[in-house]
Amino acid sequence: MTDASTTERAALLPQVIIQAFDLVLDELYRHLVETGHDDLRPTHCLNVFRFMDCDGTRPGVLAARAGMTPQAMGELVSYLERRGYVRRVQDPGDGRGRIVVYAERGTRAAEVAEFFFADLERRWAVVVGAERLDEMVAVLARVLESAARSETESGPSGR
Amino acid sequence: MTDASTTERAALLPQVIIQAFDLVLDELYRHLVETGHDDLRPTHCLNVFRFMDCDGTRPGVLAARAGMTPQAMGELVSYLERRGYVRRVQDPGDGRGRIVVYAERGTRAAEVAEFFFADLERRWAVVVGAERLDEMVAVLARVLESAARSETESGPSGR
DNA sequence: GCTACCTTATAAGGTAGCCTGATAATATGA
DNA sequence: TCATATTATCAGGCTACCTTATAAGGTAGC
Repeated sequence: MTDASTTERAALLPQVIIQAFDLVLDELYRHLVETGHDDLRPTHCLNVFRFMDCDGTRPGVLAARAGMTPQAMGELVSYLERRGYVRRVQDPGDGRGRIVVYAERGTRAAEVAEFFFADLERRWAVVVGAERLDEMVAVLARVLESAARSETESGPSGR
Repeated sequence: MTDASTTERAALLPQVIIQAFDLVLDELYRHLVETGHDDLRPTHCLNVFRFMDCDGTRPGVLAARAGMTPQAMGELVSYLERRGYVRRVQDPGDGRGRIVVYAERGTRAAEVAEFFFADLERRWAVVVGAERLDEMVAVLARVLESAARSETESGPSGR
């Protein structure tokens, strides 16, 4: 879309976001592999763990949050369950439902991710300063919040 | 990895980056579909167009930049060529090689993307101000530059 | 002009990660 | 009891990659 050779100009907004996304996910994935979670693939972090609440989440809710079908989410959850990352337990509130909760390996992987994220923030703060980094996150968050609001107002439009 | 219900705390760095990435790509895709480029899928933007130079790029170079095999890139390029987005022409410098250049639909799609990106920046600037937005992009770019440098120093480690 | 190498194209076969559609089991609530 | 909601499972399909192997053409050194 944009010219890859345009290095003189100031950085382009979409480019830096895509690159930052790639960087964060590549590094996270590397850390997970190094800590014995090589059977975890990007989709498990992006579409399952990212949307799980501490106290467990319904498969259907996970599917909706990730924007995929319950069947597809069911496959991911089954994969993670077989490998000890999550468990499916009865939903105490509604017997029809189950909730997906963290199992042992899942908890450990989440800890690895948290440590990595904290370290990433520390390293980035060294480069640009903690204040400018916080400001950057705040700006992005503000923009996202605004985008989310305008989307719910003008109709969610599925996804 | 992190708790989806943690909305009280300040936004988390990885979360906002992932969300921004999703937002930008979803909206870009929507615009492309709306302008008659519904046969264009995210991978074509992320892995082909993003890495194409204005004056054309070798398939092998594209594959290396996108971090995939020449065969996989060849498939994507063939797909785009069949649909009039790119053309393969002789490399004037080296007869063994060909270069992938924009064809008519590709040029039009690139224009759509550029308009969309410009509009996105305008809309975001309304929310947080042009200055804070520029500052955010600069901070992200600075961090990425630093990460890229430290990676080439300590060994590219493939990919 | 021969040869070793580079670049690209093509084909076969495999896997992951989604999709749609259909069916069954179970639990809820009217 | 019966309609509905939730989940699980199976079948079949598609995209987007992968690996491996082969073929074809151009380049450059000798």
